[in-house]
Order: sequence, then C-alpha cells, then structure tokens
Amino acid sequence: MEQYNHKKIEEKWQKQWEKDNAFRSYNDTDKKKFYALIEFPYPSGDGLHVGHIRSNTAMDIIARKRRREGYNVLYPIGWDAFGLPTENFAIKTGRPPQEITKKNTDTFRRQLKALGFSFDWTREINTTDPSYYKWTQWIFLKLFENDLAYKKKMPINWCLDCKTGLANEEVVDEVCERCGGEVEIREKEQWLLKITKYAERLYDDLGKVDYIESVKTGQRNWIGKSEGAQIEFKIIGRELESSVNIFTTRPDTLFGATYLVLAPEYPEILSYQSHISNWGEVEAYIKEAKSKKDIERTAESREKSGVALKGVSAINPANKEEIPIFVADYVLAHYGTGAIMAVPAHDARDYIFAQKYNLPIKVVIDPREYFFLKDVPDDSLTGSKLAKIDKEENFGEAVKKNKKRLRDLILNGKCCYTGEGHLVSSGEFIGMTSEEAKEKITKKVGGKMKTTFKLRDWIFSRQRYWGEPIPIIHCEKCGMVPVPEKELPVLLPEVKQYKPTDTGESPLSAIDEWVNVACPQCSGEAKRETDTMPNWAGSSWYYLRYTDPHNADVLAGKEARNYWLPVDWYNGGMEHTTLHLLYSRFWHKFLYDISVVPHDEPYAKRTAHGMILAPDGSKMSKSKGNVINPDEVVERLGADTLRVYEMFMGQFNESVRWQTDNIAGSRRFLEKVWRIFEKTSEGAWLSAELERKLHQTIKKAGEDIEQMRFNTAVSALMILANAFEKEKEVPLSAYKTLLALLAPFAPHIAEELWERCDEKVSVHGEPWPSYDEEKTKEDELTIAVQINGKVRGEITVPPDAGEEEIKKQALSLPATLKWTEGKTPANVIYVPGRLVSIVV
RNA sequence: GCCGGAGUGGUGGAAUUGGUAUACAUGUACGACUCAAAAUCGUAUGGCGCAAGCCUUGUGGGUUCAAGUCCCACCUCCGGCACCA
Repeated sequence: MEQYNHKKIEEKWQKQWEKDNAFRSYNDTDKKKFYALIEFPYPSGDGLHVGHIRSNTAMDIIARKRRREGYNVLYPIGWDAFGLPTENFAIKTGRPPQEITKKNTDTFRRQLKALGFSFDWTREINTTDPSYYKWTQWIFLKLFENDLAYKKKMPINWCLDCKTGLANEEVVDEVCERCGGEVEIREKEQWLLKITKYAERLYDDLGKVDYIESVKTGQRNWIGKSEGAQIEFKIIGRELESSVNIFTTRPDTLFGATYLVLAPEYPEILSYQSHISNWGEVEAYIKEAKSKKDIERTAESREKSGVALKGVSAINPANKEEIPIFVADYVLAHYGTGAIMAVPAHDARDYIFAQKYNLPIKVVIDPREYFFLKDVPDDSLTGSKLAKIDKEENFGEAVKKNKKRLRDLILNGKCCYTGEGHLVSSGEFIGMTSEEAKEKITKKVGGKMKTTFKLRDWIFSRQRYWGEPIPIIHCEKCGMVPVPEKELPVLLPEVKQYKPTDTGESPLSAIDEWVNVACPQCSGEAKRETDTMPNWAGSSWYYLRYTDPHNADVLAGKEARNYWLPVDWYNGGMEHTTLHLLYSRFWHKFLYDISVVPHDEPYAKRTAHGMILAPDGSKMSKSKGNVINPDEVVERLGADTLRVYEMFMGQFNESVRWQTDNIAGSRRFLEKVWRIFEKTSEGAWLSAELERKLHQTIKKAGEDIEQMRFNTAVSALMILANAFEKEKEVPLSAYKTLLALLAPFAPHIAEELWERCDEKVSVHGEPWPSYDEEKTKEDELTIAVQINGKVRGEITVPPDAGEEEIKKQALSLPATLKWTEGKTPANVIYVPGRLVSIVV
C-alpha cells in the first residue's frame, strides 16, 4: 500500500462531501433534533487562529457523534463581521469595509473547509448582510416599542483611539478592550438598552440552564444581586425638610449609623445649596470628584476623602439622633440609591473614613460566637491573623484568650467587625441575631426590603461607520420616530470617508442626502439617527437566524425556530461570559416575552474551551510573532493530524501550550492506523483479549466525548491501535470499529480507509458503535495485596472468586508471610476487584 | 481584598471520584534494520541505593487499613471582579 498522503485524501473527501451535501440539516420536524453551536468567528485579516480550531473540532466531534446516533443535527457557521478592526483597516487603506469583509470571510471559509468541519454551509450567515441586519434592526425597533431602548445624556467611556463610546463591559483595566487605547469620560447622548430590567431573571434563570459553573458564577458576580433594605432618612436644616433614601444590606446595624454619605453626583445636593454654609468647599469637591474616572476614584490606595455638608443634618430613624451628612467619592452614584448610611463600627470603609474625620463609632453588633473578621486596621491583629480564629478546636488556649481580647476590642470600637452577631445598644432589638433583626428594624422605620443589582444598562450606540444603523428618525415635531418596519433595512450608505470624528459624531452624519429624510409620521423635515449599533448586536440573536437563514419575511419561520430551539450545546470562550453570552440571554428573554421564541433561555448547555498559548506560555499575538498558522500545519501534516493534536494536547477546558514537537505523535498515530490496514483480514480470529479491548475502547471513547475529555478519548484509540499493531492479523470488523470511532476526530483518513475496507456508504453515516458491558470485563482480576498500607504483592483470581477465597489466597502469599512475620493480622479488608489490605 | 481554577517525571498530561501514582504521547539513551541517514520496530526511562529496600503528586499538619483525591493551615501561578454599602 502506498504511504499515507494526507493532501490527496483530504482534498478528495472534502470535494466528495461538498458534492453530496453530506452535512446539510433539514428542518425535518419528525426527527429528534440536536443543535450544536460554536461562536461564529469575527473574520479578521489575520485569518483563522488555532484557538478557533480547538472549539470547532470539539463541537464537530459531538455533532458527528449525534448524527450517527440518529439525530437530525444542526451545526452551522457564519460571520460576525461588523466591527472596528475591519473599519480601521478600511480607513488605513481607503478600501470599503464591505470589500475587506468579503476577502476575509473568503479566507476563513477556505480555511474552515480545509479542516473538514461538518458545517451545514447552506446556512452560512453574515451579520453585515442587509438581509441579516434588517432583523437586527427589527429587534431594536421592538425593544424601542417596548420601552427597553432609550437615549440619555450621560458620562460615558470614550475611547480616544477608536473615537467611539464603549459599553462598561468593553473597558478593561482602564483601557479600551479592543484597541488598548486610552479611555476618557465624556458627557454624551447615548442609546442604552434596559438590560437592568432583566437583571433578576438573568440571575435567577441561571439555575435552570446547564452551564459550566465558572460561567454561572461569572455572570452572577457581574449582575451582582444583593438583598437589603431601602430606608428613608429625614434631612433637616434651617427652613429645610427633605429626605434621602439609602440602600443597605445591613439594616440590622441601623442603630450604629453615625453619619450619612452622599455620592458627589447625588442630584439632591444641589437643592440643599442654600442651606449649606460651606457650599464653596462642597462644590469644589464635587467638581473634582466628577472629573476623576471611576478607576482613579477607586485607586489611590483607597484613601477616603469627603466634605461635611455644614448646616444640614440627617435623623437616624431608629434612634432619632441627629447625625452629620458628608459628600464623599467612596460612594458610587450609580449603585443603590447613591447614598448610604455609614456604620463605622461594622463597615471597613466607614471605619477608615470615621477615623480620618474623627466621627463617632457606635458598636451595635456583638460577635459572640461569630468570628469571621476582615479588613481590620488594627496593627496588632491584622485580617489574616484574625481569619484563623474561626474554628475553636484547631487552636489552643492562646487563641481562646485572643478571642476574648478581640471581642473586647470590637465591643469597645477599637476595631471594625463586619460579620454578623447579636445586637447591642439597639433599643428593643437588643439580643436578636442580625438575621432576625434585618427585617424587623426595616419594618419598624418604615423602610422596605429591596434587591439591588450591580448590572448597569447596556450602552448601545457607537459613533462609527461599520455597524447596523439604528433605525430611528428624529423629528422636531414628533420626537423620536421608529423607521416603519416595511422600510427596513436602513441600509448603510456608501461613503468616501470612514474616519470617525473627534467631535463624537458618527461618519454617517456627514452624508446629508442620507441623514435628511421625511418624518414617517408627519412627513416634515427630519433627520436619521447617525449612531450605529455595537458589534454585539448581530451576535445577540444569530443562533436564531441559523434555524431559517434565508427567510425574507420573518427573522426565522415559526416552525423552524420552534423545532430547533433551544441550542442544545454551545461551546465558546470564557471571555464572553459577561459580554455576548449575557447580552444574548437578555435579547432572547425579550424575544420570549414578545412571543418570538418558545423558551426563555437560548442555550441549554454551555461549555468553554481553554486558550491555546504560544510555546513559551504567553498569549499568541501577531505583534509577538508567535502565532501558529494553521494553513502551514494543514499543508505539512494534514487537517486530521491537526485536529487530533488539538484534541489530544491537554484538557479541553484548560489553557495549553502549543508544542510543535508533540504534533508528531498525532501524525504517527494516524500513520499507524493507516499501516494496520495491511494486516486486516476478514477471516482473522478475534481473540478474547482483543475483543475485550475493543469493547472497552468503544465505551471509553463514547463516554469521554460526552464529557469533553477528548485527550483521554484519543489516548484510548491509541491504545487500541497499539494492540492491533502487535497482532499478526487484525480482523476486518475490529479494524472497522476503530475507524468508526476515529471518524469524528480524523474524518478524512477514516473515510478513506473505510472505503478501502470495501464500504460503499460513508463512515460518517455509520451508526455509532455500541458495546457490550459484559464484554468489557476482564476475565481475570489482579488483586493487589497491601500490608500495613503498602503494596507487597498481587494475586490473580477469576472474576467470580469469593471474598473468603481471595482473602485466603492473599494471606498465604509468600510476600504476606514475609511481611507479617508470622503475626496474626488484626484486620483484613477486601475491596472488591481492587485489593486486599492486611493490617498487622 | 473577594470569587473561580490549577500545582503530579526532562516536557504535555493520565489516575474508574478514597483503593497497585506516573496510562497515552513527547523527549532522551541503547539496540535491530540500513553502505549511511530518515522512517519504522524493540528495550530502558520519577529519585536514591550494589542490593534488600527506602523516598516521591507545591509545603506543613490531620483523618483513614489506605490520601494526588477528604479536612485544616500556608506558599506559588493563571483567570475574573474590585470602595457594589
């Protein structure tokens, strides 16, 4: 037989599959369905990354397995093509983004096809295609109609390089997530989507989806649900009677609130102006705080600063004491109500502030048995030392003494205790536990229990060219008027200049003939909205379009979406936890509310792949020049080798280093499978041992694929191939089983050898091999013999040997006699099928 | 600071969830084949020791007949969040 020629084989079968439309899925409602999804790539100019291949191969394996298990499988592909890199490239070269996108998607398509993924190419979509973004705009109109899209003047993060506003999620470490450019705060009119209205559902419904835990906790932390109380404090001054609502998670400490703090942006401050005697000072502080970025405010080693509002004060509703009011930038305007009650004895930040400004510290919680302490600024007892005092049995007298001393410190207000406990100095609530007191105190002072979220509304407008135009028309008479549905899509006009402007206006605003339109309502003079949508828009619903990608009348036909949704298994990167994944859950829930989709969650199951790092362990990046080019690997070693290597290289959900040396192993494995074909014979005898190995491999490979343990699945196939190689003759049927198992990993070589085995129909249509549990079992058990916990020997027994018999054998083993030195064993433990443990 | 995840041979990694640690691969050494090389095949390969044996899963304790796996404390690395009241 000739040598394994990957090039010839891969080209041959790719052509054949294309011709046969082998992986096309039909909206066949009689068959059980399986929807497998990977994040559709952004077609960057750099071409496909080896990281894409990891995720795609994994889902490809699962999709192929499901097809062979009888499912109607949808495994689609498309392009998330709007976005800044393309636009920036357009500015640099003067070529239209449409043209650049076309070129890049052509490259990606060629590369993906060369890897033999079983995508249904007839469903290919592109977010920049007007027939696609028509529906992105349609969803926006629905959001607008339902009062979930609004425009607001607000300070936003402005990227100086990209010259556009960014969503909060897009600012990472003070810089723009995309370009790494500097971000400044600008006051601008922006479109926002009310994702906060869905915060609770986005949070709670994580309970009913099968996502990996890290994604769930990532989203939970980002949404940041916290339960507490909203309590009203009266504000008094000369000729002033007002009030401020504060939010707290610790209403049980209300009696310890010794001052009030307002955020610098707190709007009501202005109305107190005439009552504040030191207004000049206050105003200056506010002005300075506002000019600082969030990050600056939190940096500066958490130094607290603030200014007292002289002339006004608040009344603590619990004990009616008059307490001072401060404005301080450690309170954030956008969280809670923008105002807090400060309880220095039981909040670390308040404690530091109170010490600095000499404010009273009033202890209201006695820790008693609770000793989880943190952030304690007492020199003698730092946080980490205190953390040790949590389990009495682990520590001796010294700690017990310390604990007592510590409680004294806390009760005397000498250090700050943030945990819960029993109430002291709290009127009628003395002696209650924190938990009990929370609701009771809130009720007593007329407050209400409230849930607050960290999540903020989604800043949805970008002042750039290469995005979906927001389909709104501004009319002086009628206000904001949605573009009528029948006029969708609002097409991106052709422009000469893609360059964004420093003034913060989209490049679209320069095109008068596009901007000036008649108002759809009054036909008067009006102007189009010139902001575009962020690149997250198109990707928020693309899985839905795949179900019926060519539908011109609706975003997807009802039958198609009811049949295919939800996505059964979605694999992607961890970097999208709080971006795409959260956004699309939000849109989906909205679409569910307006009865477009049949379920309220888009993805039933979400898994994540680890990153592929450069050989030195750093991130692959073009600037470092350590990017692995898949084309070159495919050319030299073949797509099958690359696929097998990427599955074998390490645990799928963890990041792994690319090691060029190790690819050879995957190639050698395929060559071995190729060579074994020569040894196959129809009449060859299948030994019991080989048969057992075969069944064990079918079992292991199948189970491992389901759990995305692809590395051990490949290893199992290697072990089987090694066993075959040792044989003189390999039964053809056994060899074909190996090919059937290998097919999802290395589809080309498996198909070629399958054909050489005289099969007429594709291996990819072959039912998934099944195994017989009985046949996976060894016919002899090796039982280890331990003496005092150390393995000293082993015995071989038939699988049906009784416990007594095995113990007897173990005890009479020469090694046993040697190590027990004739002493009578105190205990003999038998672990079925594993070992005998003898204790002397 | 908080929340995730990880730490096992020269290297990537296995280990049926408490039961013979180092599967599979890679690298290295030696051997076979060869005029030679490549490829392939075979043998060896955690450490110490001539050996019997002892030690070994980041460190230190603990539970257990038995710990990579469970408990406690600590160290290091990666990722996310971070004045969120």
